[in-house]
Amino acid sequence: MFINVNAHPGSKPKILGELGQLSRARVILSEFNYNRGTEIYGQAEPADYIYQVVDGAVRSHKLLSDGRRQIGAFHLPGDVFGLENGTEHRFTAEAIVDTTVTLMKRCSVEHVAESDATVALDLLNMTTINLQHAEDHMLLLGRKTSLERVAAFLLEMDGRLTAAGGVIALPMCRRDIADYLGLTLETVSRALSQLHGKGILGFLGQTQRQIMLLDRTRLADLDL
Amino acid sequence: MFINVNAHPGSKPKILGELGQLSRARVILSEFNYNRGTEIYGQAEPADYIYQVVDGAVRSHKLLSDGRRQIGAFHLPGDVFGLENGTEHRFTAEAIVDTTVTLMKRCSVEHVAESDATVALDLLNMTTINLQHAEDHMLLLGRKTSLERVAAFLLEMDGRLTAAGGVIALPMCRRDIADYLGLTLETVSRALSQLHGKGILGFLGQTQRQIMLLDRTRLADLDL
DNA sequence: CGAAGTATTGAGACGTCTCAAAATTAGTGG
DNA sequence: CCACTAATTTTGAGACGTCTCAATACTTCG
Repeated sequence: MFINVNAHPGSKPKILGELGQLSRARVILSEFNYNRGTEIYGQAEPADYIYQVVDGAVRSHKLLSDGRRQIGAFHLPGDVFGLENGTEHRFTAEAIVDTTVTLMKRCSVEHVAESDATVALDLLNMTTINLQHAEDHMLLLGRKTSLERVAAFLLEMDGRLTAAGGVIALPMCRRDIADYLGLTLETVSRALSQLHGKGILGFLGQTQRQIMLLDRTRLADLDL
Repeated sequence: MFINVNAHPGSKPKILGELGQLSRARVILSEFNYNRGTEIYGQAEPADYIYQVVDGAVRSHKLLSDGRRQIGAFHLPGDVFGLENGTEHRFTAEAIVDTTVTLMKRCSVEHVAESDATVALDLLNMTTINLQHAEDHMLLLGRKTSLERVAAFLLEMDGRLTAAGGVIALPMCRRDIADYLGLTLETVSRALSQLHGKGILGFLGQTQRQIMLLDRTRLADLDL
């Protein structure tokens, strides 16, 4: 049984991408909705499903015992997440806003992958994309200044949120951005103000998280 | 043609592990030596080979334009590195000390993986191990204090250098450790002194990098 | 033993964090 | 649609941790 991934209002063609490849391998896809703030899965829980964001946004994070949080990645429409090798999740995943995902049973995918090299290579591809992101993020977390981190973040979101004309509406709050960049929310706010003051960044209308990138070239200069 | 990976003095059984799996898939293995400080491959160079450390130690790093460096991982005997998905390397790899590696042509491995799901899953496994390490390291770089970072580093090395009784001989210098932990070498040195002062750490003999771990339990308490 | 490289230690500078208050935005019920 | 409240964001001032720069000590190697 197949559920057509594209039979979703507002979904984009590219969503068919990665999990779609797997669906051709006779694996069941189904859709699910999570309300804003809901946990999708917790760290150390058994990894029974693989997910792909259809609409909305998801954050994956790790916690230290005293509450310090590191967000490893934001998952936006089209992204595959929850791909683990062991039997349990290494992150907690939560819906940042109301979010729709497609999911498939991990065991069935793995079962197919054991005999079908194409599927196994698809999984390898998705994992490598995640690895590449993590590698770049280590450089950011280990060696970049707060301004460079925020600039890199804005450029990343500009590239992934596919909004027209350099206008991006961030789904996540300052605390999420801070925990993604290894900063405090105050420092993120100050960096944004600084970019605004330099004319690199503009804020649109009265809506909170609407940000207009005025000068991507100068932003890229900051993202060393 | 096979070169027996175990025909190496001092090599441990586990070295046969990962690349050994692939060797069974009729892929050519050969050995190579790199002198201390030598570059094995550079960032953005074509990724023609996959490597496994037989003896010695390797560091993988990224650079910012102004010279700031982030070491993403140390590769110790048994570790597979240089595994890329695209056609080029995402890190620069250098031998920290005189190092022996086995290597195999990437294209031949990939060719086999396209038809043999077992090999593809082996590659997936190795990539996932790297991903898992990167994910843990993001938490360290984003949210841990200098003392916690150094404690985590010592525990990691204690677990991987397979020396008996909590005694480890670090192959890398303070600067390497610092660039791995997102600190300066002075801060690393101060943290080590602090641990020494607390009696958690002892130094052995006159050799520079000989460190004796006295109290793994108390180290683990610091590694939140 | 001397020279070069590496590690330790100290003192002050700097960037980010903490704590606090004010401003803005979002959510809710009238 | 407005008023009210809660949540989020911005801004400020001072504290704190790590970095920078410099001097000393130690290790390695010829």
